Amino acid sequence: MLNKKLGVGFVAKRCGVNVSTLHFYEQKGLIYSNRNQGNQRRYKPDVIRRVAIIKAAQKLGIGLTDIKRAFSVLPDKATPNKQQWAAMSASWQQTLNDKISYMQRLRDSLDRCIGCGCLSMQSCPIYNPEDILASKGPGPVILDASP
Amino acid sequence: MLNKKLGVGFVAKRCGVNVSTLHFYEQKGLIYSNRNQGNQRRYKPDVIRRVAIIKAAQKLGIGLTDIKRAFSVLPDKATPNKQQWAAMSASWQQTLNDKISYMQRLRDSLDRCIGCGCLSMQSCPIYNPEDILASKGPGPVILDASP
DNA sequence: TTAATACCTCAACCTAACTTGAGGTCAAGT
DNA sequence: ACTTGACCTCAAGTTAGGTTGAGGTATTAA
Repeated sequence: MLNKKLGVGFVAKRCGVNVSTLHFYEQKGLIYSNRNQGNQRRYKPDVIRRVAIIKAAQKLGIGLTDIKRAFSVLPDKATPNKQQWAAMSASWQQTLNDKISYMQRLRDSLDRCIGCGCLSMQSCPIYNPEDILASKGPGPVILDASP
Repeated sequence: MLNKKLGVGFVAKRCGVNVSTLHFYEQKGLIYSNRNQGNQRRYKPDVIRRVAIIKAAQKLGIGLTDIKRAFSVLPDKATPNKQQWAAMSASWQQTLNDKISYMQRLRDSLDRCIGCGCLSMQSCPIYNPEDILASKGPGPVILDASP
């Protein structure tokens, strides 16, 4: 039963993406397929996890090239085993934690900065940036606390 | 001293973006400028906060059109006051909280799904999706827990 | 067996968010 | 006065991530 169809239409529907998207991902080297006698794609089940992970990673703002890099720890032609998935997952965990704390910082900065009364334009570094310019040189801005 | 230069080059450097980006944002209606006698842009200081907020919002995956919508509560020609910034900020707070909890769910799902041993391919919904298909119909996938 | 789907490839098109370049003006230092 | 660097506009180019369409082949249900 593992060798059910897993044709491109089935996988697309199952993953909530278009057929053209699967073609596209394959062309980008993010997923792969075998072909049947009539040259139609037949996928191994792990493609579904790959697509799920691609879609999740994209919501974190991770681009396809980075996703591909992360996938590179997985075997190309065989279905990954548990250790291999776990290894890959570990790097996302780190990214996720970073993103989460970035957003928490951002939330707090927004609070502080909007609430601080600095619209008096007397002491806020946003309105009086010279100190910052002097000390840190030109560059990114106060809310931009991290990658 | 508030009426220092605030020319396009200064603001660009201060915000860590290119001059062309400021032109672009102005053309999209996200920021505005006055012109001096020689037709050169002169900004009010609040442009710096606007750009900072644009850049922060983009990290949340928010597009420029949505950012523009959020900015629409601010006065077009005058410098926003504290209440106006705070009103705008409130909507970001909600989005931020949503994003944060999405990521936390995602982190947990990843844990659970990679760690669950379902690569035995016996019981994992990813590998045996028929039940899901039957009960929920085709569509998005297990890791995709929310917007 | 035949009609309706489902697939195939390849090239072109699309939106978002910018960047680059050409051709010309403005402002600041010497 | 003059040169250098900052600005100006407008059009075209770029990257990411897909989507659409044309022209043709496979599979499947009746």
